[in-house]
Amino acid sequence: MILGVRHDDLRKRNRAMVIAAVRREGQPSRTDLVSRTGLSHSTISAISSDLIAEGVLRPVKSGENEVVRRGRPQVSLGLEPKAATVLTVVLLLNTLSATVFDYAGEIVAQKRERLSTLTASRDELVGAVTHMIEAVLQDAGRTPNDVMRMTMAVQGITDSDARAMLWTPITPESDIPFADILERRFGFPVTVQNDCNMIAVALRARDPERYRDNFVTLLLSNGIGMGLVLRGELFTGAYSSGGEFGHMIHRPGGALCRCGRHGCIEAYAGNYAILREAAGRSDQTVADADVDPQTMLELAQDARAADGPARAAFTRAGEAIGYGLGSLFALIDPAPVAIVGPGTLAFDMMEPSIREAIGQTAGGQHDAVISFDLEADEMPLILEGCARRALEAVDNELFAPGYIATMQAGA
Amino acid sequence: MILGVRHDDLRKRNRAMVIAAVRREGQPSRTDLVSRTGLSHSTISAISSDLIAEGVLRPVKSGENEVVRRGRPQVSLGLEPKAATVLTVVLLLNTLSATVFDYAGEIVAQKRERLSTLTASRDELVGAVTHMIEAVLQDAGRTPNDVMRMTMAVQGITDSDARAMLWTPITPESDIPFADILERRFGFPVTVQNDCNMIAVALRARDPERYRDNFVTLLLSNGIGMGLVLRGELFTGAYSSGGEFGHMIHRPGGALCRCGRHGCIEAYAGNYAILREAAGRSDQTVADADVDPQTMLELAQDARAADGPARAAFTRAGEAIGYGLGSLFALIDPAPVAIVGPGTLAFDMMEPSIREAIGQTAGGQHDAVISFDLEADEMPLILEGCARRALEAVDNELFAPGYIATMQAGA
DNA sequence: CCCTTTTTTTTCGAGCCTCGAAAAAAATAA
DNA sequence: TTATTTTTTTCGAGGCTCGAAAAAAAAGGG
Repeated sequence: MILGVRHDDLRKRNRAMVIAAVRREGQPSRTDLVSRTGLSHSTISAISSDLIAEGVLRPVKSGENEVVRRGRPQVSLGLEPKAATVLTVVLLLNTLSATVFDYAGEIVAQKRERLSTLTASRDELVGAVTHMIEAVLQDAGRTPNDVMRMTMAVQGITDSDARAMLWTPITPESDIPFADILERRFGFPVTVQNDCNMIAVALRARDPERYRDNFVTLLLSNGIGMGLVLRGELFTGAYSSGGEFGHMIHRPGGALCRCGRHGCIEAYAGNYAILREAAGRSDQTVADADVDPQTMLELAQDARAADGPARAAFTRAGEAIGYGLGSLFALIDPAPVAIVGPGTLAFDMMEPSIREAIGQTAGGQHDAVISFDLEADEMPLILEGCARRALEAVDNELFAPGYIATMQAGA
Repeated sequence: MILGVRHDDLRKRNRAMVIAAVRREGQPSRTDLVSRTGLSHSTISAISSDLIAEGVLRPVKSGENEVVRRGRPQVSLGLEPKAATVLTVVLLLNTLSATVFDYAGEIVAQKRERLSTLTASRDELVGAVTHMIEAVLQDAGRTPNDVMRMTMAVQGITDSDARAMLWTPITPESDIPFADILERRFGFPVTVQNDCNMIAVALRARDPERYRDNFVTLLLSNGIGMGLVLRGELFTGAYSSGGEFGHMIHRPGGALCRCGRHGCIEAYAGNYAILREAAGRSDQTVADADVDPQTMLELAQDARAADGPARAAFTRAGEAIGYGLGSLFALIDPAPVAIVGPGTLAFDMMEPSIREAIGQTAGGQHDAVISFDLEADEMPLILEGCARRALEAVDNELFAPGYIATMQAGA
């Protein structure tokens, strides 16, 4: 059904727009909002006084870098921290963390713990998450009733409705419906998101100049994750979180991948694959479930020092990534790439062969657009992306019900 | 800038919605429109009487399959044919055609001619298009002033703004800015679109049940073209028409492609590649610019008859397509595939190895969703897609100015 | 043949929403 | 203290959609 636009949708959309602008801009004045949204002074005035009355926004004291000018001074509007509480949980290999944020996006409380995800049972995983949520809420002095939304990021594949973790390299368990489980347990709405997608959300928020309409984030670790933003929207598949870059085929029938198939990009460029190759093991050897970062650092040192098996392994990895990006760019046209995660520490050993390989593909055409930004620590990005995602969902669902903004797939 | 919604946008959007519903449904009554759009009777009544007064819609006599019921009979609304005239031009290898459509989408006049595109100069190509437009307009009894929009489909890559043909296999010429040239010459707005994208638009219109949110169209011919619809929107790249499936890399450093690079899918699955392989030529041989359909039919016969080089060539082609689809599905999740063009005639020789290859990839998971529909003749689909695209642009720009509907990238 | 029933379509007043213009507010400059 | 400048609010006008009621146009029934 092609839905018509009702009259009251108008207010909802414009309210959502105002809230979104305040979240993006920081502390804009009403006048800033007028130029930002194109709405009239009257409308902005009406909407913002409503939002202040409802406790969503609040007038804030002008900052220090205020230019002293003639005329009535602008009153900046900020998000009211007390308006809502959101929760994020990040579940990665051997690491679990939970963070409570206020509505303005400031951290209220945070907890982090080591957890042997590879050996933990299904119930232990769920139990650990549940306990951590209870603990961090207690630290924050909040109850589950205060939480308006939770976003959970996991390594691996999630479903397109953001309800479950379908498959993950961090445990042999699969199809864990975290959203259902946690919603039943705590009562607040939960979404489950892919970690790389959250990185993309965070990068877009951090540097909108650079990461706006089209860009790629690659998470180089034991596996290869991807987050993809196309036309300003986070890309997800029809059934899953999508964007399984690491499992595009680099060489049909080639090296054995962790997923059991052969020739995936990951089977050449994942940490386990680089290690396997550098150590002279057959590329049909079963993958290590985890590779110590220290080992990878030493491997990178070896590669930098001399032209031996380590350097060859990184070159081969770069080749796989490069051809993969080339094929991706053949589909979507070249775009900026952000490289995130431990793999950045050895990226200098891969970049030449990556560029070489891209040059061999149709994606090598708009060479100038292809650039690589490095960010070693993925954790802060994942956290930021989760928080943003949760807060934007609250913005829309709660304070502008009925209107669904962009970047909200599976929210 | 995040644009707020102005008050008058409301009417524009709802007008656009009504027009779109009429175009999609055929001849809906006002009551149908109410349930289709979710708007109230009053609003539909107001909008449709406006549109009738403006000569965009018209009440039509009820069709034969009208159920005789008690009560005031429904009055069907149809598009007023005289409301606008649009023009489509399709430029393929050695073929040029132009068609005039009325606003209701009926063909008013059509012309088609053989043209040696491979040997024609740039000026000759442009001249041929110009002459054909003049001729078909004369046949239709229209002048350029009557034409509200023209959509041109070309084989090859177009720019993302749909203004120019960037590269094409049908002539050595490249970067021909058809939109600028023709707009200057005739005065009506022109867009230049990729042929496979128009096929996707047409399939979506023809069978919305099957081709709705996510699907792939593959045009198998001398080259391999792709049209991709994701989340209900035609996918295009950031700089070009995108979706260069044929130039994803199947085997790094492999067979020589028409594009000069090595290992592209096309270099295994294009007609020239199949012929080259079947004939026992090296896969580093330069490609034929054109392969006679008859030759391909004979090759397919050979392949069906015995397990020789012809069968091996088709198997190899299917493998390339299969692994390519597998990689694509790793990114976007599996989706229905429509196979269009001459390649369908030998598709039975490729399907087994396509399925076999997909099964080796991450895309092979949701096996059930992957289905292949065949449509040998691409020409009617391209034409239908072009017409639809042009008409929808008229719908929106002219009768609901300011509101840009979906499926309108680069319109 | 006329009146009732049923269904579709139009009309009409109410309630919102945005807009532009004018007024009010709050500061600096002289 | 008064004029000037800039921001913000107020207020009336115009539009849009909605629901309810009225009008229109057919079939059914006695």
